[in-house]
Amino acid sequence: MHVLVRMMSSGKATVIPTSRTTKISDLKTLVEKKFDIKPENQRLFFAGKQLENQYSLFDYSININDCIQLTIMSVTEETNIINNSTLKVPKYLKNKTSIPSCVSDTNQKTEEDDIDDISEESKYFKLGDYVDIRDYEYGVWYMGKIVKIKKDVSLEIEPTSFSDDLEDDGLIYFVVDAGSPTNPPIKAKLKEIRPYSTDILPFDQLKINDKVLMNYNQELPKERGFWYDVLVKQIIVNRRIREVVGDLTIGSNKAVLNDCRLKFVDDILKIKPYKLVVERSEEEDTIMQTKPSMERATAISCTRCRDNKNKLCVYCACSVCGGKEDENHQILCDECDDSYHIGCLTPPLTEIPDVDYWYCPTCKVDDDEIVKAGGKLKASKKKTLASTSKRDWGKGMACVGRTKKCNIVPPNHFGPIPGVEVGTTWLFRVQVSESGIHRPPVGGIHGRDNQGAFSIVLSGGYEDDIDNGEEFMYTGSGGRDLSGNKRTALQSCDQELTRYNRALALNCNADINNKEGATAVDWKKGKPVRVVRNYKLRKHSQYAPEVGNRYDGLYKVTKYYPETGISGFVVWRFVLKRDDPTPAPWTAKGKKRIVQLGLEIIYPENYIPPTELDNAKSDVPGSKRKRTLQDDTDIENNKSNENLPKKKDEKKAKMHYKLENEAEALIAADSANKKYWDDCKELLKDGKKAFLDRIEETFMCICCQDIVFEPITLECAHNICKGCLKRSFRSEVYQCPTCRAELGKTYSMNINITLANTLLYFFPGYIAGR
DNA sequence: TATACGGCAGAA
DNA sequence: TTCTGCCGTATA
Repeated sequence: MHVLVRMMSSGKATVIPTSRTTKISDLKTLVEKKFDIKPENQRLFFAGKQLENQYSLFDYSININDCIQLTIMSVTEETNIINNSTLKVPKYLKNKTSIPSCVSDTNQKTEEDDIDDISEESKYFKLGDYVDIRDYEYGVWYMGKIVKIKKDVSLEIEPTSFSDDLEDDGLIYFVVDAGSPTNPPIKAKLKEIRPYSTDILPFDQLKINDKVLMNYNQELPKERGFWYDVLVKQIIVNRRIREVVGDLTIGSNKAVLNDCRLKFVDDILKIKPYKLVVERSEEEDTIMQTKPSMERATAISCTRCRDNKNKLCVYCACSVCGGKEDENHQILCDECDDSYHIGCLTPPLTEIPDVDYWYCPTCKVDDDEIVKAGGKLKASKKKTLASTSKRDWGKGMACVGRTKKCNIVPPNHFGPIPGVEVGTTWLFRVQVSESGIHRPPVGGIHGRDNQGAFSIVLSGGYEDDIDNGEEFMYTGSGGRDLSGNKRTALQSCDQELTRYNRALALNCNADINNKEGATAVDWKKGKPVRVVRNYKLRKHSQYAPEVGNRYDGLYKVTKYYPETGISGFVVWRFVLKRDDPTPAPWTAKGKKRIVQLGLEIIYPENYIPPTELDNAKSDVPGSKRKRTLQDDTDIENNKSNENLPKKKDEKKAKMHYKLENEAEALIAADSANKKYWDDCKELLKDGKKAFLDRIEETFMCICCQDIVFEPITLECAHNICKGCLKRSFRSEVYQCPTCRAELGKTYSMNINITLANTLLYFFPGYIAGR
């Protein structure tokens, strides 16, 4: 299995081979090899959760090709970590009290509390000085005020010398965040504080190799962010842009983010040098002791109210009343981070509840069980956690789920799948399932015992099967003891004409007979079965493909009957005969056709062949080639990777698809979604498949991740399933789940019938099972 | 819920 | 090299 890891700052993504049991800590080691970022400096996110070392990919339900977001954080050296538990996230990163972090340590007696304030021993700072303090985790500088200075008892050894020109003075500075002075102070060492920078360095005076303080947003480089130390490497000035390219120091351990493009060139601040207290002039002393009148602008935390304190805002303040007052009585949801006044909840709470995690009405699913996990994973019901197996499973394709679903036809569709050619070959069964040709990931017959069989796979599992290509004998399923979660076993009892066997029998143009079987009256009038041959059938048949699973076209059941098999137990035999206008893949005509169509074996997206995997793992000299960072698929830029087999589309000539009149009319009728449809139509030139793919993508419900069912087109132009919107309303959230536009309690949910009809036209299968 | 012709690692 | 047993997944 493989996942994608995407660096948030650059957007660069890379494929990383994993197994489902891969621990996050091991994943970080793999990420280190690709991105050259130390594991302790990595922060990985998936589905809004930060991934923690002790869990596995499986625990987070991370599946094949899922994209994990990576950001860089920095951690101080061991010697510099004073007391992890006392380090607080500064106000600009989290400005409200969440339950876990509200457990203040102010009551904790620490060793330092027994030591007297010895502020006079500091050479550079006094109590009450306003300083720049560097955030422990992010390397961001922000305004603080010194409230206490004590001797550092955690270091009995000689004061350490730092790489800077500054020596540690063996003191601990207690600094409060000037933005929220009531929070407990943060402990910092000398090198983590310095005089507060206010002096602007004009852009035209900036020189290469200057060390300055600049504003940068790691996640959104075009937006305003936070203040970092920058080493200027390049100054870009032309008619259109003024920009600085520089290296950002992003953590206390001096981790560097290279070559960032910094856009806020009017906000370049000089780094103020340290100055001995005894050398301070009176004026300088006043400046140090007075709160700077202007705070440096940092990232807007709310784009809705633009951080206007006087504006009610349900996005960044209380989600019910929008009020920003009374922060101490606001509570944050540990899933979605939305904020609520405890008094605004229904029913209201009188105090912050004493629980480890709290979930808002939207995220809370029922009283006994929180289904969505918060920052940390909750105890999972997944079997593996209870299982004692130490086996490394889930590396391959056997345990991955589908990433796509065929919506072109319903699951109980007889006959060909539009767009899938006879001779199409997929490497794995799960891909065959995704294509709609044969849906079960395991299992040879797909059918319903009251309708018939839609497809079968011949994969050599039953020794007495005979395959003559145009005609073959197929053995029914069952009669095997699969207890203990086995997938196959020897025949251990008689088969019966039930379930899938009965389904297949129904395809035969004859009355069903579960005693003696039956022979078709007119075999061509039977229901068609899609037939897939698997490479494992090669043991007994020359018609099997060399690798993977090949779609061979439609067959019909000519007769079926019970028989005592090699095992001595009764098995049901089915004789199937090909009835498909397309020539079979093994015939000369068929082969020619496959070449003409440019059909090549289809690999899963981003699939890394096992041989490549070995090379990547060992990087042995002499192995074909080493996988390096440069080799990796730059998914964002869609560069092709020479390691991967070429996709069939690349060879196949693109065919313009012309909309049928009916489709044209349906699309035109859905005026509410005109913009979306116009966008989809752009892809007509790339063929039907590209066009349909875009429609699926465009009209996917953000809640259930499927094509919108009973779609409601909201005023904000987003589409959502009626059922999904109702669910949201039941949780008392009356907003568009995509953009959070307020809908109001009394919103009338009108299904966009024209959209529903249009989608049904293109995807007749999409409502099946809804 | 029971059932299934997968694909893998580790044992034989 | 072949055999055994294991896991999640999709379906009825």
